[in-house]
Amino acid sequence: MILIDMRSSKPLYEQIKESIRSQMVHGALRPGDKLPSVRELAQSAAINPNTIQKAYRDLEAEGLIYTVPGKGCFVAETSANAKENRKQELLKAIRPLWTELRYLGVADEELVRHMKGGKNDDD
Amino acid sequence: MILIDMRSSKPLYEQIKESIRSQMVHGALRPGDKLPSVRELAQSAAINPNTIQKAYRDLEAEGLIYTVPGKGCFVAETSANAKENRKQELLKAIRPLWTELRYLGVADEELVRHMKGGKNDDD
Amino acid sequence: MILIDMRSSKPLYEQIKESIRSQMVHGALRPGDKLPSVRELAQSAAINPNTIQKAYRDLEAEGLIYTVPGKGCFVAETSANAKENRKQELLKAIRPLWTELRYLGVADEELVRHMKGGKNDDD
Amino acid sequence: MILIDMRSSKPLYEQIKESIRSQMVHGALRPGDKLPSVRELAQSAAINPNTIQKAYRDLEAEGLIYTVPGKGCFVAETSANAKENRKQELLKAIRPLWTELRYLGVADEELVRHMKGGKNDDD
DNA sequence: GTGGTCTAGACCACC
DNA sequence: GTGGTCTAGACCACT
Repeated sequence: MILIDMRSSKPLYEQIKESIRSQMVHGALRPGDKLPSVRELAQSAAINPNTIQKAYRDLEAEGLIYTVPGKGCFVAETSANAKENRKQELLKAIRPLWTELRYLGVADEELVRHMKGGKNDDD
Repeated sequence: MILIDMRSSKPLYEQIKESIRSQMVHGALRPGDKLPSVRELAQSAAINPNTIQKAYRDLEAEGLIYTVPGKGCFVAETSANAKENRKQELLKAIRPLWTELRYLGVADEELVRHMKGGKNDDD
Repeated sequence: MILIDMRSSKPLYEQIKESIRSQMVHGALRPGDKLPSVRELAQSAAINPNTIQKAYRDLEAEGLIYTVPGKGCFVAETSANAKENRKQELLKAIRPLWTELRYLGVADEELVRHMKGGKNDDD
Repeated sequence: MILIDMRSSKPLYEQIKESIRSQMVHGALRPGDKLPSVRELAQSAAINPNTIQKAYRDLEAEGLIYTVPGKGCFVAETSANAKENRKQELLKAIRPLWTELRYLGVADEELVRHMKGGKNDDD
């Protein structure tokens, strides 16, 4: 299931990508699983099929899913390579935020503690 | 001094805002300090004055600077309010990244350790 | 419909903002309603699109409308927060005027009575 | 004594005019009283004499003060005419604010009650 | 000199 | 089609 926030400034296809990535990360989608078809997902989420297409295309370019023409899209084996790339990307993104929080007087332990509770609000 | 990356996908005025915010956070800009004039900064950074003004206008709306027409723009006292807003914003942004890192197998302590070293690559 | 007074000293974008705020307050614009597109309104009011966009942008910053890129601008749910802010703003603006009226010999009841009739001339 | 807020968006000469008008209204300045000289006021308030000049010139045009060349500026008799003009001006300005407050759910009595307390923050 | 407003017109991303 | 960004250049009010 994919939750979309129409009022977010984040592009729809980015929200879709993140939603799928998130499901893969949490284990709701496992290697070999079939993703919903473009038309199916488009209808259930009331989104233009072109937008879904773009999300799937991007994910395939990242190596996270693969397409079998006439069959559908499937979750790819997560290569150690892709995992490491993603990890570096996240670390790079998290550092400046962390730095500014420190300057705002948030101690590392407080931050860690804060991260252990609360729900995961995206954008 | 403000460094602009013309190749970044991030809007110019966002880069300007971040650059100024960063200088305020690191103490290079202190409450009461005068910011470079719109025209001056525009010329030195080879950017259209309107773009600078948009950045300044945004920062004023956030309560980080104040503007005296005919005089210039000045760094505001950092109100507890603005600080708290910014902190919440940062926490909200950092949480999903952290969550995904956990699922990628990065323990909290490892992350903290990682954050204590390394340089601060933006964007 | 938006009425603009080109001869007023008030900035165009302020007039636009007030006009929209007024329509929201009187119920002509309700939460979820779509505002005229930037280009459309610009043409119908013979105003530069940038000026309209500035007005919309301000209103969004105030939390009165929200914008979906590629779709349009929509009236937001009036958050209690935004309402309270506006109320404080109005009270702050009304107080000095009231005070001066008192000193000019206008009793509170007379003022109240006066406010119950008469048409609402802006600016 | 004149209090100036350098950070206000209101022009200095407007603040000066209001300050003087306020003192006249409160009785601190009475018909025939001599106003501080341009130079004197400029120095004591650390303001450019030109700005004071403009404020005095405006007030004279409104009939609130009169100038005796070589002598100074003096508070004029408040003609019933000027008083009535000012009153109408204030009423016209106060009405739209009041109307919007009503729509925000502020009852007339609540407003009156609110106006009986609190200090008089300008701008 | 300063910032504030406005116009005109361009290009982009997204839907 | 939509809004978002950016440039270029003009005029104004204020100091």
